[in-house]
Amino acid sequence: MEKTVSPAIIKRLPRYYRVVSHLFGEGQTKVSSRVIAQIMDVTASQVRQDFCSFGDYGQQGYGYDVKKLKDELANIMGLNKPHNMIIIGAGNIGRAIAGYKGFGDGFEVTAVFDIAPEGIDLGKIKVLNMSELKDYCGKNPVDIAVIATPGKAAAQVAAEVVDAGVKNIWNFAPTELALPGDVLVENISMSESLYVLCYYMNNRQEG
Amino acid sequence: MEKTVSPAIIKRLPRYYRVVSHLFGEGQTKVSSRVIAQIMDVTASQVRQDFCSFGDYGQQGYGYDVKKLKDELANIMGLNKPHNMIIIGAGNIGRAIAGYKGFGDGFEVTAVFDIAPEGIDLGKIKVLNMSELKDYCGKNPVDIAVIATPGKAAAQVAAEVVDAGVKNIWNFAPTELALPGDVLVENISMSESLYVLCYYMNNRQEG
DNA sequence: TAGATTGTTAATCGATTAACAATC
DNA sequence: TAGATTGTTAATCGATTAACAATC
Repeated sequence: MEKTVSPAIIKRLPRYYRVVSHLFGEGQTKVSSRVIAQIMDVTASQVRQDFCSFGDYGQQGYGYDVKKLKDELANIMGLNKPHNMIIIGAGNIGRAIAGYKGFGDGFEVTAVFDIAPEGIDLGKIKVLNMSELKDYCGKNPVDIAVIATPGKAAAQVAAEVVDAGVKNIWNFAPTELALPGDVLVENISMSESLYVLCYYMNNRQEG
Repeated sequence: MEKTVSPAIIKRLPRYYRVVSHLFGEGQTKVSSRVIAQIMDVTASQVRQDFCSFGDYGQQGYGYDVKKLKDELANIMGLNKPHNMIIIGAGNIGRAIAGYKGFGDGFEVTAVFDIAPEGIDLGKIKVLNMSELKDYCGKNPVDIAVIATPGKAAAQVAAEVVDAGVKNIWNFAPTELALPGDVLVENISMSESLYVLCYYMNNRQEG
């Protein structure tokens, strides 16, 4: 039905959502593409193009209704639906994700798995042994598995998670995961981000 | 001297570095653009283009020397130079970054700042009160400040860090920072990454 | 109405891929 | 040498920006 939307646009959606949510929180009721563009340091033309690829959310001569725009953006990304997450790896990063409050209401971490779960207390969140992973996934809905293990373990863990039936992986480990085509993988890498900063630091004023 | 390199290429450098480092660790001595491309799921043409924008690192008919390529990539990003980092915010994320071992030898976290540092123990890393930030930055070299505060505090904290003379910011807070043009900011957002995954989950097989 | 701002087409710009001569 | 693979140009593709008619 709708034509497929380019990856470049998809990557901007969360930023739009954040900015529009902020405006909503401030009590703004309408906003123009020009204002959004200023905040985000992009062109107004791009803002309109991007929104247009999903539908007609604005009103000529007026702008965009902030609440409607926020809701539409949430809808596009599915943020209104509930998402059950499990985390593999109860190290620093795994615990930081488990404790993070900023994802929004729809996201719930239901369990954390580790090879040595003994003595780890994460309050309401169950901490289980890796050996219980497949059984757990068979008995509970798991929308997203977060891989927060060391790089060496990631490939093996990803395979286990896929074997347990999970179709969506959020990968914090610094490894290229080779998985079946029907499994979605989104990588997030602290090192990569830091190295990009380093590049720009070290190549500030060429010549 | 050298023409400026496109942002698209810069973002791929850390992945190249990781893959080539992995091959080096495996004892490989040479590698072709075709093999790198297969591992990373890109085209060999792109790999050669990217490397060529920095110089002639390969040898026709042979390929690339793994050790040389790894060293060149590290050089381009400045990973061989030491980098002193401070972290603002000793919450889950700040502590996870402080404890992360995967950045490489050149990166050292020298201090963590928090509005309530009492009782937080990070081993060798000093945990100081925010009020000591400016004084600390005056007396110690600080290459990178990591912002790991809640979103609400980020803008204020960023201003303080810049005021203290730091020129490079690695921002984990979900906020658009408006800072002077000579300050480099690299954003990394867990929510944005998760939301992109969500989008693809919720728009799997249209039509 | 007059002014403002969207939605959308067309033009520009940049990034990716294909192709192949150079050369090891 | 013959085979392989880079370095690099040219062609294609995709993403961004400019411009303006539509319309509130």
